[in-house]
Amino acid sequence: MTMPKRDTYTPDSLLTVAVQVFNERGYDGTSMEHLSKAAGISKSSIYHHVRGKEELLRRAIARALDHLFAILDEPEAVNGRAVDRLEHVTRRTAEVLMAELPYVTLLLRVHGNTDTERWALARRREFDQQVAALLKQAAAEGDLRADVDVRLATRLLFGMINSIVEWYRPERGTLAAREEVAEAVAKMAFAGLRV
Amino acid sequence: MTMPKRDTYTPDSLLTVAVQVFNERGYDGTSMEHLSKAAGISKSSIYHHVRGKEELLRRAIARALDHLFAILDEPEAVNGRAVDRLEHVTRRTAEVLMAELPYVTLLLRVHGNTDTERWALARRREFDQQVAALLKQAAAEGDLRADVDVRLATRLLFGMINSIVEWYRPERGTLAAREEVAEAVAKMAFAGLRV
DNA sequence: AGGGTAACCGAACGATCGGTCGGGACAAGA
DNA sequence: TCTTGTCCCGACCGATCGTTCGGTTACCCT
Repeated sequence: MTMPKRDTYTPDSLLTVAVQVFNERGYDGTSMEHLSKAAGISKSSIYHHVRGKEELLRRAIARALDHLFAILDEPEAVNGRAVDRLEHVTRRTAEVLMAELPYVTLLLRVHGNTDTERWALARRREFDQQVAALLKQAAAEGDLRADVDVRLATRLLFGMINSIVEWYRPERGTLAAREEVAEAVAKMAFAGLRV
Repeated sequence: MTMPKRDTYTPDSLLTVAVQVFNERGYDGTSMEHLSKAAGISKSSIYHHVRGKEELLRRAIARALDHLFAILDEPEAVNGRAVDRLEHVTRRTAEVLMAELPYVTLLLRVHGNTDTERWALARRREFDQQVAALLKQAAAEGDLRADVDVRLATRLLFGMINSIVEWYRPERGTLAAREEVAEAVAKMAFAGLRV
């Protein structure tokens, strides 16, 4: 353990506060004044720790993306039948989404108004396409029901997973609770998708 | 038919433009300047047709909510077994979501920063709860699989439906295309949910 | 022809936006 | 004790925000 000494802000601890406010009010709806109130320091002090509002967004989004892409490198996502790899990615994506909730929420709500936001959208598309490829392969291997279009199924699957950010609140956010939700997601999705 | 004479703006035709820009840039990320450029009239002219930015949001959200609540009054949503009524509501919600895409999209992205937005959130919760009640009844009647929590299933179902706004684009938006997507949604959801 | 009004405009309003600036308080190292 | 650097502040910047205002068209009705 390294943490509990600080009573002053670090870029990361400030990010924790900022991301929370961003999610409550929306990024565009959040002013530096809002952030300063929430952090308990003056507006100008924020600039001692980070370059500005957009850097906070960039840091948050980068963190979310790092966690998501790491899933695709896990052994269970690389080895085995495509359908099993897909189910693993589904479950793990749901888990990461809950573990990194505020960061992923921010990522999922980006509009593309600035360079940072467009970069976020591009990286998200990358991730989606890699999962879509997995789903396509699973379909080609005959492990998915044939009467649902692959692209449509991909989108609905992600829709279901990503919607977790709309209601999941990690109040008593134990690992077990997250695994339970991820299990339900995988069950509902694949009981409908599997042959 | 009454319409096709106007080459000037009405509150409704202006709303069409505004809602599109709101969805591209986000409501908070859209300035009246943006709207005036998109509408091709000056910023001040907008105030000739509507009271202001927030009225545009209120009109858009009201339209979305009207269409959604109308579903619950349809005969197929009132009569019959709960599970069948639920499937009807699911299918119709998906259809309405596509038919009224920009308006519903706006509704689903509200944050609660103003009175108008908080009103929107409250009405949304009403709708969700009515559907949740339907799902609960279907479960009580033994028509839904028992190994998925009812509240969780409701949320995932809505998550799947609502995620349509993230990717559906009504370019060749015929009624048939919409029915096809709604059919896929219902199939995926209920092939996983039904006993 | 003339009066009324719907539709529009440029200019400007006070407020707030994200960000800058110079400096004060305080602790550590010399 | 005197620096040095971290952390923070109030005051302020130009730009942009949503909105208002006074006025100019252009068309309809008589």
